[in-house]
Amino acid sequence: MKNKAAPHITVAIDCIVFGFDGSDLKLLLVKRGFNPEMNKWSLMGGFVNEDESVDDASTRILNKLTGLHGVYLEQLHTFGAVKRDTTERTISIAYFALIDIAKYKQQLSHDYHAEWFPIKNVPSLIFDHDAMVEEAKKRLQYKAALHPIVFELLPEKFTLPQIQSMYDAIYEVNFDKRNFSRKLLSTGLLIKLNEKDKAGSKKGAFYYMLDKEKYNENLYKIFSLIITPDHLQFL
Amino acid sequence: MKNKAAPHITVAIDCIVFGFDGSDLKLLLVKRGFNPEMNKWSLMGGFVNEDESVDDASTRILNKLTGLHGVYLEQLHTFGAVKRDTTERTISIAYFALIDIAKYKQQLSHDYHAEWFPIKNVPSLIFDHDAMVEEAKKRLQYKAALHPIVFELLPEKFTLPQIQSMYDAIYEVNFDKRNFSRKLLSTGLLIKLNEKDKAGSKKGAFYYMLDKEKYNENLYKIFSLIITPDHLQFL
DNA sequence: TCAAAAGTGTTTCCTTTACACCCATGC
DNA sequence: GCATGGGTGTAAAGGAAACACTTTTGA
Repeated sequence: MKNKAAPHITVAIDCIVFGFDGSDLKLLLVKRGFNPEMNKWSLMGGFVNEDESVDDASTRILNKLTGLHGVYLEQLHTFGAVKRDTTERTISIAYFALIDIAKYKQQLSHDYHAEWFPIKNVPSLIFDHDAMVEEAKKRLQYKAALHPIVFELLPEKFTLPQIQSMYDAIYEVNFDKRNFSRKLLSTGLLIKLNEKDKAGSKKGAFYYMLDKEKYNENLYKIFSLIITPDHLQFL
Repeated sequence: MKNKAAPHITVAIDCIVFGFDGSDLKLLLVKRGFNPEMNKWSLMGGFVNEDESVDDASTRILNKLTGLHGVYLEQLHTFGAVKRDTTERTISIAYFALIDIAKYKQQLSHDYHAEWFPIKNVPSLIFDHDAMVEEAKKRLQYKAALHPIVFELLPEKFTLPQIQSMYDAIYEVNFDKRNFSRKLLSTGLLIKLNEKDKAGSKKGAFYYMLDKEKYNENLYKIFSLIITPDHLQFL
């Protein structure tokens, strides 16, 4: 029971920031500007202050890096091995964030030497940050299978090829585009616009946007259509 | 970045302990023996020591309550509101455990005034422990839909009516027993024994046990059979 | 002999999957 | 005019859901 002496421990936050640029899924990393492990890549982090909740701390730290408000941010897991931080006993609460890369204000990143890395090509990170990233990838797969969080990664207008690239990247598969688009459109959640994105091809791909009313009603019923348990990577 | 002063915070563990007795899903609670909130029901908890990982701390605390080793224990979520504990700023890492109630050594509980409560009839708890329980119920639903963790709640030999009661309790539904047993047996994972449990009825229900070899091969492919996304309770 | 729970099959409908060709455009 | 990526339809098989009666046995 809680009647013994209570040790006090340093509590940190680390943020796994996913971004999507229309074709690739990426991870935002910062180059560490101090020792130990100076100049190595790491997740963006910081400490939890005594007068803020851990959720507030994660929001503050993410905002400091990206300058963005209203970013999707979810607690992932708390990493608490005794020697995970080489300097001092620190437990870290990892959060993962989903952002549309286009919204990211590049100038702010310079303070932290931040850089986007394709998820398939991430450098090795300090401490246990590699494990955090692995865990976050798995969580994103699970969560997106049943919840409409993937739209956090997309701009307001997006094309079917774009959204399929995103799913392909998250689940590391290649969906059949015929089956994929049929399923996605069968939700009735997407509105086709009279406008094309000509960046990806000569023919151009029609833009779609979310029907926000239907989206709020139907919500989750939708996403189980796309992903079946076979797509999840198990440990 | 992590170059400012690092505040030190009290870090606690709280355990949500689920048990199954053959017909009901239950929660193990302890009666608080000290102030504040003396004599109210709460989750079993304790502090993280400086020389142990948070996982080790949770195992230690659960063992202190149940006397059991090898219990299924999984980190749930870290609760970090500033005033969640009324005495001192404390963050709590919640873990949930699954145990077969029959294995629980009742005598040990007396130290902590522990008691099993049917999940449908849990008293209100101290601090934010109610929220922890809600979160744990949801997590159990998600996890069990895709992973073979439910057997942690069952004894080695169990009947089909028992395992169905367990699923009914976890998902708060009533599965059709014909469809349920067909699906479950179609996995080929269960071995029918020549022995009946006569406790539940006059006719008696055959015991089954897990085929551990096939279990280790097939693992997860199995569980997606039983639960579809419709069974999950969304927020 | 009755009450109470265990056990078992069939049909219908829907979902999933596999698969291949035409379209529009810029160069 | 050709190369590139965008867009569409169908058929066959498998899985999900709805549904009711018989069996066993203890009291």
